[in-house]
Amino acid sequence: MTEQREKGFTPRQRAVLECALELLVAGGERAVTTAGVARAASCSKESLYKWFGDRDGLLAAMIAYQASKVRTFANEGEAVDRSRFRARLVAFARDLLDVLAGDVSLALNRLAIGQASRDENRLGRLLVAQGRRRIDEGAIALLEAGKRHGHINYEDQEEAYRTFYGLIVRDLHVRMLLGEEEVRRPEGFAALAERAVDQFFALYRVREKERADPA
Amino acid sequence: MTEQREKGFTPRQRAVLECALELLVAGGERAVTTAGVARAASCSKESLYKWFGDRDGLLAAMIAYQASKVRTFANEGEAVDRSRFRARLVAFARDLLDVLAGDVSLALNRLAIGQASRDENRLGRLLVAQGRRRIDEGAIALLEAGKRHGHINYEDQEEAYRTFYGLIVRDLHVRMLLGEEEVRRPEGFAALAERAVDQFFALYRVREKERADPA
DNA sequence: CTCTATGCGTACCGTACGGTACGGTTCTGA
DNA sequence: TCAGAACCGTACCGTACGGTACGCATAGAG
Repeated sequence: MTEQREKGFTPRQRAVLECALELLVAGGERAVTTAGVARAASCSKESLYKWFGDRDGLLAAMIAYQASKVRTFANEGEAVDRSRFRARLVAFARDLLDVLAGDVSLALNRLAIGQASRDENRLGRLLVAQGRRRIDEGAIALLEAGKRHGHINYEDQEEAYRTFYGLIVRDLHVRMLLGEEEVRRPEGFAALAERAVDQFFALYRVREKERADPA
Repeated sequence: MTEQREKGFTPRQRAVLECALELLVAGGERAVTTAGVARAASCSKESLYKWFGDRDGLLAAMIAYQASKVRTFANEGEAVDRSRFRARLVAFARDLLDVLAGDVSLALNRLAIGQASRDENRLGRLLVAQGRRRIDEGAIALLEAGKRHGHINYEDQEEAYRTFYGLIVRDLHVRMLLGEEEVRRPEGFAALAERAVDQFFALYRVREKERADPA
């Protein structure tokens, strides 16, 4: 009992959750049956119910466990140099695309989206809170540093970040969620990241003089 | 039999599919049971199986039916005037957000995403083919007209459109799919559309002289 | 060695759902 | 008026799955 709340999950539980995630990736939500997880993980259904309460608890635990594995998006050190700051942005964009295109990420997002109409949206909120939040915070801190050093400029922090996100991801995430395999090409993500950062700089570069927008 | 393939669906079938869509919107995929649809639509299960083959056929028919209701994204007439072209872009952006935020659209996207690991992705491909394609085509034609009249400039048509899409939608679609109600505010969509179009013009405006990008 | 806790494996139960069959009713066309 | 098709309502079947109970093995504590 002590180590369950300290470190989140027992080693045995982590192994079981790992098996459950494999099943989810392989076959979607319908493949995650209590009997199936028990068989794959060589544990008893009784243990599953003891540890996670019920099937929904198991699904929630899978999300929490996966989130606990992802370490915070790297953001060590300040990027005073402009080219170095740009490299940071590109790295963030590439990491973001890699994460979103990952098997487990896609499977968990599909799971939460599929459950959106049930349980007052517990899984969706959990996924956003545990997964997206820390990505957002890392990126916003990065942008803030860039502004502080005069590399970019913006009024609304959140607004600038959302724009950056949109330039990077566009409709790729939804299309990947819908199963378009053609769009999951990690080898092309570097180019996408470069382009997105270029466009972001074009929109948020520092302007010596405010000048009227040609509209 | 004649009118089934001509107009897609019989009036009776359309009524049944309407009921099925209501169930889907209200309770998600799990709420669309053959017995439930039959009861809600006052038809027999036997008719359902006769018309749609099996449950998957019913789900596919729901997507096809909904797509058949949406008329092609308006694109009548050329927009020679610049301000008129801009208004067109804003209107497209607002329409896009409205569509994506619609109850039925969200429910169908959740359905297709939830089924992404099954049936070799039939529903997902159907949804993209029937729903997204005509939106994309309308927008691309619009951009092309804008380029022809010298309002914007780009090399890669598809690339420009995807950027426009990203500036409009950002991560709103996924967050709506995940059930974040706070983000479904049609009253704010007009402002989002305006901003996105401004940013799009900033990125793709015609430049009298090519000038080196400050990077 | 014994007692107890943990957990595995299996069997079991109730329900829900996909799919089928059948009787009865309405509508259509000759 | 009659034949046949379409269709509704209901009952039925088999299976799959969530959840529970029980028997047995193992391991650590006293």
